[in-house]
Amino acid sequence: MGKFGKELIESMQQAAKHAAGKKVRGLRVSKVELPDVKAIRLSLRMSQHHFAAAYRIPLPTLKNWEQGRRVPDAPAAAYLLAIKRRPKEIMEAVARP
Amino acid sequence: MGKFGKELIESMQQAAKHAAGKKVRGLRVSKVELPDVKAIRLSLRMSQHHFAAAYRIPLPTLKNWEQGRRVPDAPAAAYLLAIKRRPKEIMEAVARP
DNA sequence: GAGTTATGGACGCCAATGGCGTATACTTCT
DNA sequence: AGAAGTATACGCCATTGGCGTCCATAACTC
Repeated sequence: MGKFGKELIESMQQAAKHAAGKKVRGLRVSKVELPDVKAIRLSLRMSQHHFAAAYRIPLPTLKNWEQGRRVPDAPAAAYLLAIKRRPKEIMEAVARP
Repeated sequence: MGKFGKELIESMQQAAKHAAGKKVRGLRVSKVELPDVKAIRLSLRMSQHHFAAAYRIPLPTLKNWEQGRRVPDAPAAAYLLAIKRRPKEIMEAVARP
């Protein structure tokens, strides 16, 4: 299997894990179904470095999200949703002059 | 003076305060010049409630930003920058189906 | 092979934020 | 007068952002 397929599978597994963890105990029940960052990035065929730079997300933060160590908060989730749906427009909108 | 003008002035003062506080001591030197949330919202002539709902930002979080109690982190700042430059597209992108 | 570069996974640490709540005040309505 | 809408102000605490470092793997170049 190619490395690309492998990555996609891992991404799926991660997404499933997220869907499962509903944060029953805490107060945090995400209203925005949080998008799979890695899937979005791979669909754009960008490296973590490039993706982070293009959308002005600190690289360590992006890594944390993709590794499942941190969960994007509500504003970040909304941002990612916007990126997912209109990648180009957003990239242009936040591009450095 | 109309209330609208007054709000704009306050918004300006707040922006100036932000520009001044460079966070010399801390580690946090924002790379994205953080946009003035209130100015953006008022330019769209939306209430805090509507703005928060439209862009999927929790209302208390929006309030914290506008009151200067909290500063949007990097991903949020990028999101706000995108909203500032392409308000309509972003609103449609994150709209609930 | 050895070295270099790019990529990304894993983990520790700390201050700052998010998210929720309540209370107060000021308009603008009915 | 009361109700509804808007906005400021503040407390609390778990969680996150942002930084750092180390390590592993490819894909080059010398």
